[in-house]
Amino acid sequence: MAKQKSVATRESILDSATKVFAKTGFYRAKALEIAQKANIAVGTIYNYFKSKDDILISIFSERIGELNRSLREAIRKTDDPDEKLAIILDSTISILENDRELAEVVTIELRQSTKFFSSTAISSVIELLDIITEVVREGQQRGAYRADVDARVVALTMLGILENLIHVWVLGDKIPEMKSKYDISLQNGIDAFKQLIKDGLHRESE
Amino acid sequence: MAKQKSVATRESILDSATKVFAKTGFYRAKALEIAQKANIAVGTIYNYFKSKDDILISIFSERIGELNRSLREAIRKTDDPDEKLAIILDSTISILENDRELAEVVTIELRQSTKFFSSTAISSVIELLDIITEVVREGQQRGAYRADVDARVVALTMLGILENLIHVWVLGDKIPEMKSKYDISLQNGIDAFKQLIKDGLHRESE
Amino acid sequence: MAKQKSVATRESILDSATKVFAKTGFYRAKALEIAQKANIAVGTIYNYFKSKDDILISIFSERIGELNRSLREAIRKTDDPDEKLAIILDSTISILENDRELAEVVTIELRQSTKFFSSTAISSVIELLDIITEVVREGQQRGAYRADVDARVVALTMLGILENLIHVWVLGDKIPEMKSKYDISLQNGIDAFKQLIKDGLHRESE
Amino acid sequence: MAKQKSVATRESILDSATKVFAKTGFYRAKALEIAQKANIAVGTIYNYFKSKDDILISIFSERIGELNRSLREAIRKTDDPDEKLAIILDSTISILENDRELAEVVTIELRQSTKFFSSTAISSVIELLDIITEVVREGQQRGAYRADVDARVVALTMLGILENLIHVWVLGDKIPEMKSKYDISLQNGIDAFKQLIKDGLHRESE
DNA sequence: CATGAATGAGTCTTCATTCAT
DNA sequence: TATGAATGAAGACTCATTCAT
Repeated sequence: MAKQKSVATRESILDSATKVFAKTGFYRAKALEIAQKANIAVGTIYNYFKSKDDILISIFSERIGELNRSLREAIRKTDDPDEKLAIILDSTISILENDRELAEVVTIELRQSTKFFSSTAISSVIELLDIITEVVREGQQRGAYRADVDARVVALTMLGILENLIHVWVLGDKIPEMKSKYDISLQNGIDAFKQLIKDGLHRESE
Repeated sequence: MAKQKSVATRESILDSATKVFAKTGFYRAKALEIAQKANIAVGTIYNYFKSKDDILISIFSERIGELNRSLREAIRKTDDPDEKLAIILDSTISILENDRELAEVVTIELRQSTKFFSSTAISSVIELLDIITEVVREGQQRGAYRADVDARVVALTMLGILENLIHVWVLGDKIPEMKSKYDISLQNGIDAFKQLIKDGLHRESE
Repeated sequence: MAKQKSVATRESILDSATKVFAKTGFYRAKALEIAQKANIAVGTIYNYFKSKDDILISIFSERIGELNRSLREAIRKTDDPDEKLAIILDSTISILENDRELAEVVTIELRQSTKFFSSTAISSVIELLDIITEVVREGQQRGAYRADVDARVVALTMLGILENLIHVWVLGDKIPEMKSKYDISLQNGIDAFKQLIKDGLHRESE
Repeated sequence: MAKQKSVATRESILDSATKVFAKTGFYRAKALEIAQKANIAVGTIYNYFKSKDDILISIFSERIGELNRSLREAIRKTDDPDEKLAIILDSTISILENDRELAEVVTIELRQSTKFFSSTAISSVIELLDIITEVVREGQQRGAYRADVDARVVALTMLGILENLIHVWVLGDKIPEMKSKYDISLQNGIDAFKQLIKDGLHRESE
């Protein structure tokens, strides 16, 4: 039996591509550089992916897909909507905090991509939105959260703020002026976020 | 006279480029198409701009610069921080609501661009941040807003949410799944935003 | 006014391409070599032709188109079908005898091409067939030629033989074994061909 | 046994390649597709053939070689040159009529190939020419055929016409315009051919 | 200033072939 | 011998930019 198309190779291409996309942006990224960083020949990339586009899409759908799976798993451990939201928040931040390059690609390249690879690239994001929406809706049904707002709007807003938080964190390193004036620790952001949930979402706040 | 004609050409290039960037994204945008849409020859573009990059940077700095100027002008009319923030919010939304293509370019291309044209493209954004920060700081000094949060953090968060709001609105048209499930009117978003300021920022909310 | 896309450049690309196609065959022909032989940059080719395919198709349709036009013009000078056929024969041979590279491309590449560029590449060939068919049909109506054969079959056969004649002539140079054993002058071929018409086509031969 | 298995594999590669070459043309044919159609792995091809070129050459030399052998065998059964020529004609037509894909490859790819694989690919064709030449020469020596024409020229012409006949038949399916206007049955062609021999070659026709 | 033809560097992708298993 | 993953050379084509008119 001959060698199997290896999962390890596939992963190393995705990792390498994430780094290169983060460094140069998708359009400036060269297939050759991705291959070199992955210690393979250029042609090998095309045994695993149809095109450069396909690599980017795969990064989105697989990485965010993994996040979704781990989130679904993790929020099962509690029934408290607040705790669920905290888990979602903390897990997401923690994953991206430990993979800054992925954070960059997700916050910077994903927007561009929705323009062209829309449905494929976006479906895992929509799934993430669904997860959050569900939690909010549960909270509303339990009477914990105010019911006068659309759960989907809340979810969308939360994800937007979360994404923005990560984007600013990512930007810190890149824009000196940003860093000097507006460098905000992720922790600050998370706290503000939780405060927001508390202040803006809870029933008692009315 | 000769100069005025030039200004008009320059503007028509910026307008045309905004449309093309919105439609295809910056990297896929072709100089030829920009020229055609502006009813000029390709070469003419290069009498007004150094490069394609330069066009994009100019769109950012000039359009956002105009916004900044009009915001500074408008917020002078009142002393109330709440009103000032409302003016900032409404003006920004109103401008982009009437120029969807600019809205697209600002929410979708700007992020990518910060990676490469950082200081130039970002400086007008920073100026906008400064404007908001100043208003928040004033509110804090007047005792209207809670002083226990960093005004810059508040400004950054507000701009982030605002940008997110516009992005979602822009996305609506592009992603059917997004639209069907998560289409949120700009008005809804603005209201939520104002509520957020009220709930989360005001001293009384504690 | 700026330079016009020049007809001369277009022609020189077609000429250069004909040479390169003749030398290496269509598939091995390199855009760069075509450009160099035409003293232009590679990119310039693509200002005149959509693709390499397009160049080949253009060679066929334009060169054969020119032949068709000159044939139609020439056969108008006489009413005698025999003379008309002789004109067609002599003109075609004469043109290709003076442009061996075109002869090669027409006899060697045209077949392959019909597989992929069918209708476009073949339409000028069909027009040539139509011209011959018409002459034969006239001959039949005048009672000069036997009427018991389909004029189209005769035309097709004649063109086939003509093409074969030229192909063998072209082959002569390329295949030593062919040349040593089977090298046949074009003149011999033409004579045999005319004899064929006389023997096989004329009414009197029955 | 091991050897027989190999011969079968070799044959199945040749058959599969013939199909793929007929469908896509030699240059567009992919080794992978040939392998898949033959139910083997790509690498296996290279245990039987040196290269893709080698496969094509082998198709020519082996298939035409087989034809030659069977022709030599068949024409031994009679002494009449007319009958011999008829046998050659009928056998060739019959073989290719039953293997349209081989007919396509022979009429379409062979020309291209002579450009690069000349001696190898062409030698079996030359052998076929020799067979025909010999028959014609015999006819001339027996006084059956006119002696004032070069037997080699006659052979070459006959083969050319035969090839043309098959090519037109093959084209019929591919070019709608061709079919509608010029579709000629092989039988018609053969009859015309035999008539040609009779009219143009026989001594009595003078 | 306007024009648009010419330029040619730059890169993705293909695919015949190899070779370790 | 069979396998099929890996290889990497090769080349068509694009398009921002230039510059002669």
